[in-house]
Amino acid sequence: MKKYLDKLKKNNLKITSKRVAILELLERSGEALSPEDIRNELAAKFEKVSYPSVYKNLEDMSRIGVLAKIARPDRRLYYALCRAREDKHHHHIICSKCGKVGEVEECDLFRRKVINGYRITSHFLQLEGICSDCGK
Amino acid sequence: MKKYLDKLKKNNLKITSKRVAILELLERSGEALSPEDIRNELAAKFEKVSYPSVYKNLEDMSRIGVLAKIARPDRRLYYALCRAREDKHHHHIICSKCGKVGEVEECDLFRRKVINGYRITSHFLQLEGICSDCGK
DNA sequence: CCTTAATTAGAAATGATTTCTATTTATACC
DNA sequence: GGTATAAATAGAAATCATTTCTAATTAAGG
Ligand SMILES: [Mn+2]
Ligand SMILES: [Mn+2]
Ligand SMILES: [Zn+2]
Ligand SMILES: [Zn+2]
Repeated sequence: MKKYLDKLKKNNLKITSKRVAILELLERSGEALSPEDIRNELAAKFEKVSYPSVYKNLEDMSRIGVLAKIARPDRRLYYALCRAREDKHHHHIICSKCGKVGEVEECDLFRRKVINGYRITSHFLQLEGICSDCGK
Repeated sequence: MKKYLDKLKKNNLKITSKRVAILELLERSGEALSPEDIRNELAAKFEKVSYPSVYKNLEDMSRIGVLAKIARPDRRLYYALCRAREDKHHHHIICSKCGKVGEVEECDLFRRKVINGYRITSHFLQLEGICSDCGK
């Protein structure tokens, strides 16, 4: 947890009770959650939680790399805690049964400069599968 | 073009004037277009074009692999003609300047069965870059 | 303790996408 | 070519996740 809070500070994001609660929730659950999921969970802990601030917090924290944006077939927003070493290129896999998110370091694309005549500026890889718990 | 129409038939999608026009437009342009882009273009050719049928056609034709769904940062829907051999695993790259879409066959992930304990069921890779024309 | 800018809640707006229904059309079969 | 059938379509309306706006609150640094 300290690791994440330090990163907030380093990026001039204040340590607010809402942000801490979001990080704790995502750490505890291990799953990718929607803004709505998160607001509902926080509603149990706080008297008031607004959607705009949940949305903004999730967006801000994913922008600085503390959270990862997870793409799902319903095209809604999902966020998970990003647990990998920040300097190691990686992507994420989500379990389609339970939503648990794992880190995937098997990607060499960041080495490639040009593919099919295009100079690559970015790439996004999202995997889906069945985690070891759900696969038993 | 015949290749695409055959694939429609094979999948029990009727050859309608709107579908042919969408395919011709995407083939001519080479870019990923939004449903709105496409409706606007078709509006010049047909007296009436409804959004629901544009949306449904794009979705149906991408479901059978004639079109490719392209992910962009604005999270809206975009579609492009899929030009690769249908039996060859591949992904797509879009030029962030002009929107032109290219086929990318450099992906070995379909060989991997398990990563980080997850049994992989699907993966989505979307690249972005600068095409050879725009890079001059 | 003060100052200041960031954060937040609440209410309202937004707009891309979907749903619904009646009409039209492509296609298979005779 | 004519007919039957299911698919495709237009139009209007609804949906609803996300964003915008504004005034009040709060974290952090001096
Ligand atoms: Mn990560
Ligand atoms: Mn393709
Ligand atoms: Zn990568
Ligand atoms: Zn692949």
